[in-house]
Amino acid sequence: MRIGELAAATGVSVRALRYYEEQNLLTSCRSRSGQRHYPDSAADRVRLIQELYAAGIPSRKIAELLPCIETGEITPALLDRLTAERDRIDGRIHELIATRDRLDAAIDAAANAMRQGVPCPRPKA
Amino acid sequence: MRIGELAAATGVSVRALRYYEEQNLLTSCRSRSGQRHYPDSAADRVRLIQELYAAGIPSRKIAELLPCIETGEITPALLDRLTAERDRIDGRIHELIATRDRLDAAIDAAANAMRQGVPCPRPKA
DNA sequence: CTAAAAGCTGACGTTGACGTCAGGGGCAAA
DNA sequence: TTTGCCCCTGACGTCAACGTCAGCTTTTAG
Repeated sequence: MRIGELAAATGVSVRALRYYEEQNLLTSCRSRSGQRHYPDSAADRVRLIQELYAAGIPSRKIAELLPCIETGEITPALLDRLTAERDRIDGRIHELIATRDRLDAAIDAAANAMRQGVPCPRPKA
Repeated sequence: MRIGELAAATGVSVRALRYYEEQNLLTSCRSRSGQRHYPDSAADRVRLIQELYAAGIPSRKIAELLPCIETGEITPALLDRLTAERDRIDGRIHELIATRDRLDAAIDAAANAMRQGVPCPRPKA
């Protein structure tokens, strides 16, 4: 699989895939002309990388944690970092839930206000 | 309340408070010499701003949504944006939960592996 | 009164995950 | 063989939420 195909398969840009390689998140074997080739499993790896990025984990930590998550490679220190990251995400989940609830409250209040006869600011003239 | 006091009260930097004003998230009345003064309620507003930033909402949208959230000011269009933002956050919550679960699985697997006798990579020499 | 502490306005620096452009190969179809 | 698409490596651009520094005025503590 070449880089364009992997990009199409995962929905991430070619540039991003090269960036992942630069950050040691993804490896490729090169043909003699220098073109990157990937195994089919690369698509899952890329999706995992995206998931971790989306969780707010920076490249450096993803690089640390990836082998552990994918292949189960582990040391006590790594387990600590993995757990720390898990807890950080858990914290953010709770923050986001609090914020969502706050928005829900605002939405409810707004809906009530609109039912009570403040349907729309009066159009000018 | 002056800017330094508000910063101390909320834990955000003076620079950040000036930035919020620049982004129309926060207003202040100025003394004749130009110094900013805030009412006590500003602390809550700042904390709300931080909460929304933490939820990944950019300045522009915060500026749109803040009056609605704080004072209940509303229009149908605003209600739509508020709801859209709520749904976005809800989506991110579910993504994060999935990621957390994935890390939990990796942690469990790692813990099992370590119990099974791969406690630590052998120290060299 | 004086010196430190706090405020003010620019304005440039930072960080991360890419976007984008320049300039140059390589390879299958027609 | 040419055409056209895909690939390559730099290297600079971007965006957001501030950090930081310069240079100057204001307020406050002693």
